[in-house]
Amino acid sequence: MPKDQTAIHPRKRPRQARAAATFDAILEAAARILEKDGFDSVNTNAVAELAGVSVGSLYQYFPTKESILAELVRFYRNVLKEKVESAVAWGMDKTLEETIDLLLDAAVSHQLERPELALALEQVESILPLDKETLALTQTMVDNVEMLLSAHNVSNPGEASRDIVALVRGIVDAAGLAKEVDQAAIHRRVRRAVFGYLA
Amino acid sequence: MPKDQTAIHPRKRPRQARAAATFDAILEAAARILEKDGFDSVNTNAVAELAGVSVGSLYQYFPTKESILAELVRFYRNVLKEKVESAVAWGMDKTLEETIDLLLDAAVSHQLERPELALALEQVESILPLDKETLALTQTMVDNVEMLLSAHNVSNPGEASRDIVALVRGIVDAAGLAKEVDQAAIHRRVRRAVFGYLA
Amino acid sequence: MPKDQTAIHPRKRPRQARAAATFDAILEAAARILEKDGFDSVNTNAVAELAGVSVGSLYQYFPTKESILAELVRFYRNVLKEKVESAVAWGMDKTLEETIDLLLDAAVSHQLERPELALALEQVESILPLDKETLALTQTMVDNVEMLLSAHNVSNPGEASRDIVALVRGIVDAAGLAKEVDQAAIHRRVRRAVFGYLA
Amino acid sequence: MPKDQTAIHPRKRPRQARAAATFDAILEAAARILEKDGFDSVNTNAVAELAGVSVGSLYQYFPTKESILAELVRFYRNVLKEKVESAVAWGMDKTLEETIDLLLDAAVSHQLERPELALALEQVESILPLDKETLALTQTMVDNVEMLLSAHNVSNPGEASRDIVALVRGIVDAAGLAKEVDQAAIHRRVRRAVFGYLA
DNA sequence: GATGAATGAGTCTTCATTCAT
DNA sequence: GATGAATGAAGACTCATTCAT
Repeated sequence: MPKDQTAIHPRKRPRQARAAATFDAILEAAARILEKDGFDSVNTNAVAELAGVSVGSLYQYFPTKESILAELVRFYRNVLKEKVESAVAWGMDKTLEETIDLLLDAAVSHQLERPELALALEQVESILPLDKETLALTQTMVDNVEMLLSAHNVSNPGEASRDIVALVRGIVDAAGLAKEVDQAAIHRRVRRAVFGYLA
Repeated sequence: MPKDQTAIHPRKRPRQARAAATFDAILEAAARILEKDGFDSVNTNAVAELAGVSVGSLYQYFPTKESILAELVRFYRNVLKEKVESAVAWGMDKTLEETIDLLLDAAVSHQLERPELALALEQVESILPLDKETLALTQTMVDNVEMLLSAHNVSNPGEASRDIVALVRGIVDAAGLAKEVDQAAIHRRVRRAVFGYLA
Repeated sequence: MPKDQTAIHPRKRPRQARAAATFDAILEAAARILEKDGFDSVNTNAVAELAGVSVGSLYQYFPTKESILAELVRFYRNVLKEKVESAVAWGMDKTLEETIDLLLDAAVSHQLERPELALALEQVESILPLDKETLALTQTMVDNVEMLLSAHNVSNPGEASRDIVALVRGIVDAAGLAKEVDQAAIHRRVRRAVFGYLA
Repeated sequence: MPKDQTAIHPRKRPRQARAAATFDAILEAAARILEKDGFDSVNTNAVAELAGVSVGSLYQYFPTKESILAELVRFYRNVLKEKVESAVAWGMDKTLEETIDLLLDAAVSHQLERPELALALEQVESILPLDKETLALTQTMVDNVEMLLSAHNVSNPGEASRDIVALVRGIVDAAGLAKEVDQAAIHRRVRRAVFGYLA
């Protein structure tokens, strides 16, 4: 439910090694607090302390609390985006089934790596006033699936891609929430839903 | 991401008409703020003002801020739970297809009635330290679906019911988020996913 | 050097006696700190403490630190404005000399009552982004002098009134700064400057 | 409203050309920020950046933020002081009127050169804990005027010089504040006030 | 019971100053 | 000497909750 224009971008990208370490430490600290205690517990003092830096340093890199969380969203979305893009690129001359399996691997492993964090970041996305670029990362994934479906002559690929992304997310989120860890099992079930939908 | 033991229940259920009106006004005010401005904007002073009562009165009914939101979750969960239960009861001697259509009607119309609120309440559920009873409401829905699937000899009904509830939620949430309003269209797509899964 | 749009008005005017006492206590505390330690020492915690109220209470009445100081400016400007207006009104059928003496009495006694405060408030005026109404209070005084000069056929009353107000302020400020306390002496010297200018 | 004993002097006067350039760049940067955004916006990081040096270098020359502003005050005061002194020296064998005109030229042009800066520096003077030497610069000007008045047998030259300096400042400040730029016009009006006073 | 004034712990953020490289 | 990353004390402001009237 974005509303106003809080600064949402890092103040500066680190150039030197030391600075990069500080930058990363801050992001990782925020991620840890987010997955352990939830959105409301992410406060700049706690993040700085866990990162082992002073608040002052935190504010050298991030102009607002929100910008830290937004950067975290960007970072994790980007990781997934790249997996999805390379899967779709790789799959251009493969069967639809093979490519979808690769995509589902990406989605499931991405969610299961740090399930609490993945869940919490979805919350953050809906709370923060994210900018176009960041929201575009999410859209990119839908777009890639649409490209894939089109290439394989699936009818109404726009609607189908949106629904598939949504249902996969639904099942994978629920699995993460239920603290399931068996990726193969989850994969099998998501697979059933996706291919059922497409059948 | 529940953490500590904040009071999560109303201080007392209203007995008299006037008290009930106040109680409801507070819940509705919280709902309005939640759907309009999001979780972070729900604060007791704002809720009391919008409800047209003093903070003092608000605290007569609700011991903590969390108890207001928790009660809101309970209320909306309950509405859905009752629709689901009656659908399943009614469907005991109908075809699986007919009953599932009824369930999906319930789910879709529930979400689309106040889509912003439905979405926000899901956030609240994941932020608040809800108690067993409240969480049980969610479980009840899964249980009902499982009963239904069992009654129709679907294999592995436990897993299937969880997945179906999850994928329906995934698609319906995404539709709400995308501000779609055509319930019939959404129903058709969710239907495709569910029956595809079951096929 | 006003720049942006900080809130500059009280959140609410007190209605009850207790509230009025709090409101006044806050203004007086701000005034005391201002005259004793200067603009930079006026901070909301210090003001609240000296006023004997909590920061929370302070913020019930004043939305920003600036709004406290702005209200203080308004209050003191208003006092002077009223003295000036009544002097000019009273003087409509008197000689110019008599009326100017009355005005100078007002100006000198106003400045000498709390000289440090008067000086500090002039600083505040130049630092704060005051609104039109507040700035109009200052203008009112020039306007009144202009009316007076016009009524007595002084040539170029607009320029003269501005210059007279400015030179009076210059001398009276300097006297306050030099911790002079003999109002009669100051009056005599300001008188000499004003009548010299008009001669 | 001086309070404590912050270091108020440069760490060292620059001896080499490059150091002098840095020193001046810092002062000029502070002046620019002061006149553009006001006292509260003068912070050491901003000054260093605008001056094109690192904070570290800034602190090589100035031990505290205050010392920068104090030096700025000293610098501009000194410029005026020298004009005043040479005017008075030159005027020793001229008429009072001629000399005063020269003094007023100095005062008016000094103020109108960078009016925002002149005004801001007056604020700084009243905020900063300036030391005796610096305050003495102001006194020097009064003293010079007193010498002049004495030399021309004006009665009570001490009081008169203080009043004249004060009323000139009052009118000239007001003109600067009103963004007037016609130096001749201002000169004419100040002249009227001064000679009126002396008449 | 109802009111709303009062409380103060908790957060965000800035900026003068230091110091390792 | 110069650099700029790091520090942390200080200050503005919010909001859940209490309690005198």
